[in-house]
Amino acid sequence: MRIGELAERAEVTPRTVRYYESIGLIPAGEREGTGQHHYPEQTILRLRKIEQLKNLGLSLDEIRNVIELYFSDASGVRAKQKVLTILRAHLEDADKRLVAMQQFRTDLKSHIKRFERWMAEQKRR
Amino acid sequence: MRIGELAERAEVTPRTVRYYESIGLIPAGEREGTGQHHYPEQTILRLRKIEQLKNLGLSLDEIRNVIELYFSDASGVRAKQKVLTILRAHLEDADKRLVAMQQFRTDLKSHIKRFERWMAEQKRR
DNA sequence: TGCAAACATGACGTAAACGTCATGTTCATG
DNA sequence: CATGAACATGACGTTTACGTCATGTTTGCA
Repeated sequence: MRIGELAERAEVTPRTVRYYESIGLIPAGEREGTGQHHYPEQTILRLRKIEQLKNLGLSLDEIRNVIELYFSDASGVRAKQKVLTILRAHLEDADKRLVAMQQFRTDLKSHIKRFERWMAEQKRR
Repeated sequence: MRIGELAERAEVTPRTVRYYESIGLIPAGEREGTGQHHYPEQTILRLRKIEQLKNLGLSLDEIRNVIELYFSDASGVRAKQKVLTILRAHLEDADKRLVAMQQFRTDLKSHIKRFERWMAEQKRR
């Protein structure tokens, strides 16, 4: 698969693919002598996972620190232990974000209710 | 209150205050002839609310579109109705973010468990 | 009144995440 | 084999959210 198809199927631009490649977010496609890059199917999944993590508010830099966990079969206890540490940290982070989110949601709802009551008041007159 | 105190009490830099003022995120402090700006207490709350919204992933541009809702006593049904519409949209948005967050959390946990089981396996040998 | 600390304003700098040319090569189709 | 579409690479541009300097004015205190 060349860069055009990859980009389209992953819903990003070729520029984005090249950029990610340049910063080591995705493995460089094979250059079979001709100069053109060729990518395996898995790269699509990888690009989509990156998108997902971006939507969670992670920077590309942060993503680079965890993306491997999703695609590498880390062998060796050492590696797995490192992975575990990182995952746990991210879980903690996610939990904090969740709490903030939920607080925001609650605030929003109370604001909405306040307004709705006010509107109802007016109507009754 | 001058800019130094305001910045300190809101835990931002004076630069940030001036920047927000320049893009209309906070009302410009009164310039009583001398050239210096003076801000009311409320501006502190406003800066803190901005921080909160930023932490939820809103851009300053998006924040500008909603910050008034927290501090203006929108009078008139029209205004309140507009406010309501915006608030509801943001609630929907927050809900989506929440779902994505929770999914991410779930994924993380299953990843962690997988690793933990693997580690336990190794130990038993 | 002297003077350091605080303030105002303008300009330039910065990091992230690409977009947008420009130029040259490779692919694939009539 | 001609030629338009796709690709490669490099360089410069862009937006966001400020940081950092430089220069000049104001405050507040000894």
